[in-house]
Amino acid sequence: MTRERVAEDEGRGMQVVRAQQGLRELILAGDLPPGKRVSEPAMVDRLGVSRTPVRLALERLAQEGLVAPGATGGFVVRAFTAADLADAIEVRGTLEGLAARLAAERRPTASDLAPLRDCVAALDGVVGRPALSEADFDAYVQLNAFFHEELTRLSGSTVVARAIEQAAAQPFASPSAFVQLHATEPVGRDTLVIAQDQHRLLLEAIGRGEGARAAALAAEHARVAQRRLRAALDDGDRLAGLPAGSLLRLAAARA
Amino acid sequence: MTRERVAEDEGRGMQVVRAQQGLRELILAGDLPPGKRVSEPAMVDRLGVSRTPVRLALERLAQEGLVAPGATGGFVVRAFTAADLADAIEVRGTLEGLAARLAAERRPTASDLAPLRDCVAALDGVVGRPALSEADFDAYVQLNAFFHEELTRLSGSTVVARAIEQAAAQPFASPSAFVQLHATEPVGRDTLVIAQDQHRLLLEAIGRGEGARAAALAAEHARVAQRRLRAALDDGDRLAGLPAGSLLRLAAARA
DNA sequence: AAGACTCATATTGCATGCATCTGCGCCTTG
DNA sequence: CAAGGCGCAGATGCATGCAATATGAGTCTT
Repeated sequence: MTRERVAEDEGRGMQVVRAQQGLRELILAGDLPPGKRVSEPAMVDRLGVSRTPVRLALERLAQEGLVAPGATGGFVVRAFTAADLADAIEVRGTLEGLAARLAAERRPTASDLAPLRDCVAALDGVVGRPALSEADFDAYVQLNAFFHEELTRLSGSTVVARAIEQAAAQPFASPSAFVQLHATEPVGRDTLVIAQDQHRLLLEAIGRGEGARAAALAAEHARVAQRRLRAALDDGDRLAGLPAGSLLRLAAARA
Repeated sequence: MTRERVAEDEGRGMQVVRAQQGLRELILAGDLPPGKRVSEPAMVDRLGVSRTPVRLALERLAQEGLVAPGATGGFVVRAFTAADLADAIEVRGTLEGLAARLAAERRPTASDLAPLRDCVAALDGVVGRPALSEADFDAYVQLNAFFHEELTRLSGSTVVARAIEQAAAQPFASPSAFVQLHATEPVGRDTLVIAQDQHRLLLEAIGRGEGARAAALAAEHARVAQRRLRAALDDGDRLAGLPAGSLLRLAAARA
């Protein structure tokens, strides 16, 4: 049936991955509004894969939190309140705090910290410029992602890494979820300057074995994202710029 | 084929749930040793359900962490080091610390705290006895589970609740994973006395709005499980008493 | 006119068929 | 006798068939 493959596809779980990515895009783009049941046959038509991969992808997206099993069967697109987003960020920050503490307590050597040091230096190069282009913001996102990966790695625990990965997979909870917002606002550079200062302090605290300080810094670092979320909610128009703004069930902002 | 159902089964995802529970039992009982590929046809024979639910159950168990996707496809039973178990407990403790802090910061009213107060009182009734029967330990496990559920609920965040749920689903990371061990050792009651004292202090801290103290207490409370884990590892025989002792890849105890 | 019931349709969950690929054993050969 | 290649059995991933059930429209009743 679906044999009209233009290019040769490779890998085992290719259909499932394709379905998963396609569904994610459809949901985040708002094509499937929150609360709506995700019809499997409709997705078969849309995505060009059969029901089996679609179902498997839905199962994974449910684990990810984008959809939830419906009462009568199937899956429905989940809605998120502002409090949900804030909590997801707080969870990530808390777990990154744990990772930072563990990293500090392991007393890493200078060479252990080399990748992180290089990353911070590279970030300095980006943030240090007086005015940031869009390419600069992209570079920041890349380096920022690497910083957080490396922080996770330094914890020395795959279990903690898994937990952080799952927390960061929640919508809007990724370390770079709001960076793109900075690019469109005047004080965007200042936010990056603050965040970068935290990167540096975090590196310092880990290098000195200051576990509690590292944990506090990592948690506070995540709250930069909290602030950006708040700002975006106060200025509702900005939400349109986010990939998944339509998933937000507004009017439920928590104090 | 598999139509020889003795009793009528009900519910939609019944076959998947059955496969999931059956697989979990097989793995935790050591019937499927770590590193072994889980053959789907073999599970079809063992569990009496077709490959579709088996595959879905494997997907869920992979999310749970009991199995991992193999390099060439399929799933393999995961092995756990002592460090993995300790880290999983630490992750749960950290997240419960977050929940406790959020609960305290919400300044719950006395009636909000009523279920937790009642639970602590009931636990007093169990732990207060001079000698504990096996039924007492069972009662403790029940009440302890309720305490942790209620703590999670008091955080007021479904997102945090989800994160804790996932953390506690890791093997050995559940709040009651090691309680049964206490029953078989002389100082078992003392451990429960200590844990119960922490329950009481946690309730007090939350009631007073002392967020940081509540977080620290919850984290330290989880470390009771860490201690029991260490003790069990030092006395290897005790591992046989655990449901999933065979999953442990020993000789990898971290300092 | 509003609400409840009924029936046709669509969808879900499970089972199974099919092509491809991995892994293993056997045979051949140097 | 050892090493390498070949072939086969089994397993995986995807597609699809089938029965049970929810959904929604249309109709009938009050």
